[in-house]
Amino acid sequence: MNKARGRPRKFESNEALGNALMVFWSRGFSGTSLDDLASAMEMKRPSIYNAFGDKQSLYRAALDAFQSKLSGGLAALLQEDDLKTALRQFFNSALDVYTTGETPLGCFIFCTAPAEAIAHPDVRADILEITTNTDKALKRFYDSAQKAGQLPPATDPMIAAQLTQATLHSLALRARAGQSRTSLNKMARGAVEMICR
Amino acid sequence: MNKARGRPRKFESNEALGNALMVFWSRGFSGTSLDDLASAMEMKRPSIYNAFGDKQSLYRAALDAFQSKLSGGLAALLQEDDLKTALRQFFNSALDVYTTGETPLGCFIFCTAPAEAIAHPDVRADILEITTNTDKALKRFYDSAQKAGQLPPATDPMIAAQLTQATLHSLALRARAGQSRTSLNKMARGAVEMICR
DNA sequence: TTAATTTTATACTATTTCGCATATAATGGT
DNA sequence: ACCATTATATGCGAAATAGTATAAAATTAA
Repeated sequence: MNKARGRPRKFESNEALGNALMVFWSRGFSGTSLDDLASAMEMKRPSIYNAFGDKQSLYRAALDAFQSKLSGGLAALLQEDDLKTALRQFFNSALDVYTTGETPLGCFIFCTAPAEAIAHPDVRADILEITTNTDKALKRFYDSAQKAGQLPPATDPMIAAQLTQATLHSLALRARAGQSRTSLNKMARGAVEMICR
Repeated sequence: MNKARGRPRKFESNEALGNALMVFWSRGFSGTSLDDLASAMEMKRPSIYNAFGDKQSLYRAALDAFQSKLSGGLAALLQEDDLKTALRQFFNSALDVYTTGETPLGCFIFCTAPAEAIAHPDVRADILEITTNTDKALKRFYDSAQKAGQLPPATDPMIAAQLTQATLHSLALRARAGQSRTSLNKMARGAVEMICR
């Protein structure tokens, strides 16, 4: 691979995308202007277009980056051997993300993307894909837990997976609405008991 | 009460609010312009300001109207005597709302308001209040079901209530993402079994 | 008929918005 | 030194946006 030709970039791509993500996370897609983005990313608008395309493709790139960050945690979940411990850690690490900062922002994807889903079918498809993949990954997790005798045979692994993600959705919304971390912790632990019993 | 003075209104207030609600439901708060609203409500912008105040207060009035419509269904839920039947009806009537139209819009409140919650603290407070009230109403419902022997004594009614609303949140998001009504029905029925066992 | 009241309609303004056209700067290759 | 390449910076422009000022219309009260 040759060294890059032309004038070198002033910005680091992941860092700029991360800054864009923060603004979108707080204000949503329609609530964020390109000037907001430009100042947060420390880039001029034409540079943004050159590097990331238009506003919508930048937003979708941010969705993807956020999802990648979270699915790492889901992979870690598959390692832990005790079912309840694994689930508690899973919710806890999600809540760490959802409640950071002085004003908790909840989940970037499920708190900001649905509002755009009707006007932007691509975004709608993104949400559907993420939701479906998460269901599938959680189902595989419950399948193996059931084989290991940690989940009652009567429990439907797909329902358990969907209810687990439902809890995640609700924690995301509740965090953004301003519910306290302690009350969210309590709900998460209660959900684990309900699902695994 | 005297007859109204001055020039009579051309619009019916609830109908105009309902039309505004539909536009907000589809495009969200920031994604909706006053021109969008004016054409949907068949009113000129100054009339909208005169009747409903600015864009944000109109949006919050729409949130309130939607919530009122739904909490009627929740009250009906408290009537039915069989627990599982009541819950199935509850989710089913929610899904009727979430999946109407050629493109299902999910829940107006939980799919559009969270995106605005950070920039508009009043909206954030609205979401928090609605969520808290729903938790409380559902808890009262489970309390009495438990007294009637329909819910195991080991089950925490508050956790059951939160998980019920979590299911509702997830159904709302999934409907807007485009999941089929049949898959949503299946998830709802599975959730009922998990919560009530 | 006139005055008071309330709504509607037109038009205006100041600002924001997205996206791009053009020019300039900084690097590598030859 | 010069060219090709890629990025940045300035600034344009057409459209959309929120909100309002002002005038006209429709009604009731007197």
